[in-house]
Amino acid sequence: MKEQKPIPTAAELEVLNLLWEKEPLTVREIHDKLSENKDVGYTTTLKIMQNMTSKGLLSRKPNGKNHLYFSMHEKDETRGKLLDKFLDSTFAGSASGLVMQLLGNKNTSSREIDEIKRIIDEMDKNNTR
Amino acid sequence: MKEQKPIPTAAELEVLNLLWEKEPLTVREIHDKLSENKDVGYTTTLKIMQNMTSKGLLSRKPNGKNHLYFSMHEKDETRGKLLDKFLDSTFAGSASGLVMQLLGNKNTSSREIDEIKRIIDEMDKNNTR
DNA sequence: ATCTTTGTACGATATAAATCGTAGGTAAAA
DNA sequence: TTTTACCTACGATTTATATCGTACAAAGAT
Repeated sequence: MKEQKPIPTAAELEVLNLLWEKEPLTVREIHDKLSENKDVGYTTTLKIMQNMTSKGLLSRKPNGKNHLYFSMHEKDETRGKLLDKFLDSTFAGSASGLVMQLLGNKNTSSREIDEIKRIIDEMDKNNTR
Repeated sequence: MKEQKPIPTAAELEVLNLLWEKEPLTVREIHDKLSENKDVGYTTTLKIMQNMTSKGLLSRKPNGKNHLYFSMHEKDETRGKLLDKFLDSTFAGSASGLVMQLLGNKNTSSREIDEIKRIIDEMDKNNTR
């Protein structure tokens, strides 16, 4: 076997993000949300979700005439995997390099930067070392 | 126009990473480095670099019988763009969410975490506020 | 009862990336 | 000078993803 849990593609991640927010959802519900941001056909969304189901990314259960879909992956686990991969390919595995880029990035607001500092302070307090 | 500067794909990024380290390089040199990590044909590497050249990701100049290739994209700019995209798709744009994940990630060494803290401290000092 | 709406299934096509085979050329080695 | 090695160019194929048309079934409206 190549990979136990498949890493979701970009389109699949959009679906997962919605399910992580509120679960379960129908294809229709997912499709309507996706349609707010981009122009896509209903059957496209359906197909993606069907594929995700056969890959094991989603599960579903019949619900009257439609299906309710559930995510089969933890948000944090999936994000962690994606982050690892991104870190390797883009920052040669250097977490500090990534953070430096993030802090220097004009798109990162000072509010976000403060938040990052707060998180790190918290960690320090808890770590008592 | 859709995009001024195209965002490199995964395979293209591998090439760029090598060029950012040492520039210029020939196809042969890039290919040999890539071959250390994965099994790939020479013409595959060649083709990717030719494509990158026509997209404007690389430039090259004749060098006897071969070519010397140069990156046409700044490392930081490219990484920044990739980071933005990744942040949006995977962390809903939340930089602090990403950092939290990074700090909680078992693959991030405590050495890296210390380094991240150091970077943030430095920023604080310089910001004098 | 039949028309309309809403859903699933499935195949076909489109698009993009990555892969490599083959041809042809030039230079260096034998 | 012939052969071998190494290079580029280019087309074809493969693989993965994304997209949608069409067919068909069931529920609800008329």
